[in-house]
Amino acid sequence: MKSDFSKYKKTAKSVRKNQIRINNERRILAAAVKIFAGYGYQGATMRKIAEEAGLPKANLHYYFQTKEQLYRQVLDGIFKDWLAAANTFDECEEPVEALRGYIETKMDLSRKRPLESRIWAEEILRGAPLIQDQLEQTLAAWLDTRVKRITDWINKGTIQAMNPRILMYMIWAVTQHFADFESQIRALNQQQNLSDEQFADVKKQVVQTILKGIGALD
Amino acid sequence: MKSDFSKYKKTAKSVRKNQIRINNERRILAAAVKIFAGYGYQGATMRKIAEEAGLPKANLHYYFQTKEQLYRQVLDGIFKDWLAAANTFDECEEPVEALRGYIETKMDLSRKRPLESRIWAEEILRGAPLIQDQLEQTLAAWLDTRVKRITDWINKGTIQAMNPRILMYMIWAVTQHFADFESQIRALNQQQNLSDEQFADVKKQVVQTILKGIGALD
DNA sequence: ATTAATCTTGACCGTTTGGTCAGGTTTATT
DNA sequence: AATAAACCTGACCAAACGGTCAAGATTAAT
Repeated sequence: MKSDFSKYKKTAKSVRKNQIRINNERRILAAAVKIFAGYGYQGATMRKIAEEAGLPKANLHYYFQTKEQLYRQVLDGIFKDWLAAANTFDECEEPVEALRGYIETKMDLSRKRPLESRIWAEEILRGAPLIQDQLEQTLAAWLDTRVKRITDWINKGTIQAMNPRILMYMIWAVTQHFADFESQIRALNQQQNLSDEQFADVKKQVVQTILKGIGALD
Repeated sequence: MKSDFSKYKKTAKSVRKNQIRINNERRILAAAVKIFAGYGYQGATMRKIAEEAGLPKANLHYYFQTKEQLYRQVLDGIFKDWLAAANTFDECEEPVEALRGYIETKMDLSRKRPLESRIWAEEILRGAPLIQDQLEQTLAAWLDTRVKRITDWINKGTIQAMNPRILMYMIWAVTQHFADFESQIRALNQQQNLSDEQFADVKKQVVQTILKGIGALD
């Protein structure tokens, strides 16, 4: 009984973590995002992350046992954000507004947090060694329900017949491209990143092209 | 006089390289493509490449002084292939056939050589540290002339008004996606890579969506 | 047949890597 | 005030890294 009590206390404590722990974990994770995005998993070193965070290297290992565990937590955070943004897909009933909202939200997320987008891209480029399970389960399930919605639209005749999966792949490809290939686009844009106005144009044209391309417009 | 003569001989010899050199360089480059694609620049090690090539590590440094030089030659080869494929853009006069040919050629190249596509993607993801010059010069010039062709089509009314640059970005995004994000697509396709039939469908739908999206069809 | 050039390679080197740990400091609990 | 728990960190370690080199083997040129 006594041991049960103390167990609950411990659990309660670890749920509401100490402020020190919260602060430092946040700090380290923010630094890790920067370094992993800039150098890739292998190119990132614990020393660089420690410098970026302004902490001694040994301190990182106090909060995150290994480099891989730190990386995993970074990936988990990215996946959560991605899923949250993905739910805008369901906010509207009609295909035009649902797809427009989804495309714009995804592009805004990529633009606002390009580092996270690049970490995700690199992980998949390397064969998704750490997130395969999440892809095969959570992401696959998410995709399945959206495929059904698109199929409904097709059956109702709101949009033309097509493979809904391929449509989603195309949307993902385009929406992430402007974050992931930022340096290529910059090189082709007079060495300037896309301005807010330019990015707004991109968003507009991407939405227009895809919606028209699937026969949802005109 | 005599020294001049020997100099010319040396030059001639280095132009038509020895067969041993040709073979080994090819072997090492092929191994390097595999390892760089699988692990990234930092994650790839000279030892892994040497094992893949079946040669002692010191031998790699005989043909390529440093890891970076080996990597540069890999990138050069990829860029050349990319440019060669890109020229299919000019083979047809009318937008429908020119764009269809270009999109299909690019997708076929990405499917046939996904490793190269991924190396390129990773280099750009990391900020294009080694190929920035090529992007800003060769690629920017290539894009400029194609933008002009598309602008002509727009002025003739063959396709609707739009920003040609954004169209090209979209095409690049989609055509590379299926090679670069192969592991994600596999996870969403019952853990199977796209079959030839599935890939043919993808190609067809991508072409259809983009062409229709810019008002070149229907 | 001899010489010169090219190729091959095991052993080695200084540096950097992820990770450990003992011992001290600070914070929380009683 | 005392004890315990959590936090901090300089110094250290084995392993792996890119790269070097001398000395021998092979090939090409004379």
